[in-house]
Amino acid sequence: MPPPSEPLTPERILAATEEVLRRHGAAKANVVDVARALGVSHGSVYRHFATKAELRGAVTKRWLDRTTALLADVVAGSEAPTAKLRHWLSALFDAKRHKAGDDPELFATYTVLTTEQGGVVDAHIDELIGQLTVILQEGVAQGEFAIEDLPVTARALFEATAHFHDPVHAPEWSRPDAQGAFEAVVALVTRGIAARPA
Amino acid sequence: MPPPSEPLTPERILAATEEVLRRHGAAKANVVDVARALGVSHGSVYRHFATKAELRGAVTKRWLDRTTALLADVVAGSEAPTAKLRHWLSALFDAKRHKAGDDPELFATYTVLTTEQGGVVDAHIDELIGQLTVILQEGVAQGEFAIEDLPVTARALFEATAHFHDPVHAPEWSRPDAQGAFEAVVALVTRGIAARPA
DNA sequence: CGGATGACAGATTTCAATATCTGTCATCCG
DNA sequence: CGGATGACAGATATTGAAATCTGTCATCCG
Repeated sequence: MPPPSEPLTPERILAATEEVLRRHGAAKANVVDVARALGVSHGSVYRHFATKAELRGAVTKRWLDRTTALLADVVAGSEAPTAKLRHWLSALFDAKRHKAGDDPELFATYTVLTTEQGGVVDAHIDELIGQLTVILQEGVAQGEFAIEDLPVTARALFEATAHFHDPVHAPEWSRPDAQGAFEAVVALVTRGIAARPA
Repeated sequence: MPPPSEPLTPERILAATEEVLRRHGAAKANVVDVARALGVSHGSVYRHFATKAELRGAVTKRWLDRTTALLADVVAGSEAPTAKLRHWLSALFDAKRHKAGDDPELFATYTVLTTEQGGVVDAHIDELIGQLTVILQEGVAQGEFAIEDLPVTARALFEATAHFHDPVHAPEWSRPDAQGAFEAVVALVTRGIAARPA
C-alpha cells in the first residue's frame, strides 16, 4: 500500500467515489473500495465525510451541478427571451437524454443516488427554477412575456416539462416521437406565457 | 369445499382477484388464493385466464376503466370547452389524488400492477388522450381554442400535466402547494391553446 | 363429453446462516 | 500533536437450501 503522494482532500475522495460508482454501480459501491482506490484506510475517508450517505450526497450534488453550470451559460447568453427559454429547455432535455442514452448503466447508478438523496435533488430543482425565473423576468421586462406570478409560473413551466427532464420518464426519451412530443409541449407552454400582440 | 353456487365466470374471477389483491398486496397475491376464495381449484382459474399476468392485466384494466368512465361523463357534459377542459383535468387529478391518499396500500398495489402491465396502461393513456382530443375538437369548433395539430396537442396537454396524474409523482400530490401548482400548470396550458381575441 | 380437478415439474420466493460493510475509537506514527 | 490506522460491534447484504407458486395435463365426474 503506497503512501498517498498527495494530501487527502474531499475533492480527491469525491473523484475516487465517482470512479468506484462507475465501476461497481450504486448497490455495490462501498467506502472500503473508495479508500482502497485512494491507498488509504476507510477510517481516513470518514475524517472528511461523516457518513456514506453524506459522501454519496456530495457526489450526487457534483453530478447535478455539472448540468446546472451548462444551463447557466444559456441563461447568461444574449438571446431574446423566447429563444432563450426554448434554448434552455432544449439544453436541459438534451443533457438528460444524453446522460441516459450514452451510458445507461451510469445513468441507472445516478438514478439510484438521486432517489436516495432527495434533499440534494430538491436544491438542484430550486436552482433550475431560479434560472427559469431569470429568463422569465427578462422576458417580462422586454415585453415578450405576460406573467402574473413569476415564481409560480417558473415552477409551473418546470413541472409542465417534467416529462422531458425527470429521470423517472427516461425510458420514454428514446422513443422515436420524443423530440416531436417535446417540441409540442414547449410550443404549448411558450404560447401560454407569450404576451398578446398589443 | 362447497361446490360453487354460480358458474365460474371471468367476472367472478376478477372480483375475487381484486379482493385477494386488496387483502394480500401485489407481491403476495397468488392464483391459488384466488381459486380458494372462489371455492375452486386453481386449474379452473387457468381455464379462463391463460397466465397469472393476463389475470392481473385484466384486473388492472378494470381499475383503470373506472377512471375512464368517470371522465367520459365530463366529456359528455355540456360545458363550454375551456371550462370542460379544466373540469376534466381537475376530475383526473382528483380521482388520482383520492385513490392515492384514501388507501395508500391499495394504491401501492395498483402501482405495482400498472408498472408490470405496461401495455394495459398505454391503452388507458390512449383512451384518455382520445377524450382530451374530443374536448379540444369542440373548442376549436366553437372558436375558443386555436390548435394546429389536434392529436399532437392533446398528447402535449396530457404530458404537460403528467405531474398531476402520473402515479410516479404521487408522493408530491399531498404537498400543501399541490393544488396551487396544479392550477398554475392548468392556467399555463389553457392560455397556450386559447384562441387570441379576434 | 365438457368442464373441473389436483399431482407434478420447473420457476420463483422465503428464510436463516454466513459474510461483508459501516461507523467508532483506542492506538499508533511522523 | 494532528492525522492516519485497523480492530471491532452492530447493521446490512449475500447465499443456498427449503418451501411455495405457476402452469400443464392425465384423470375424473355429472
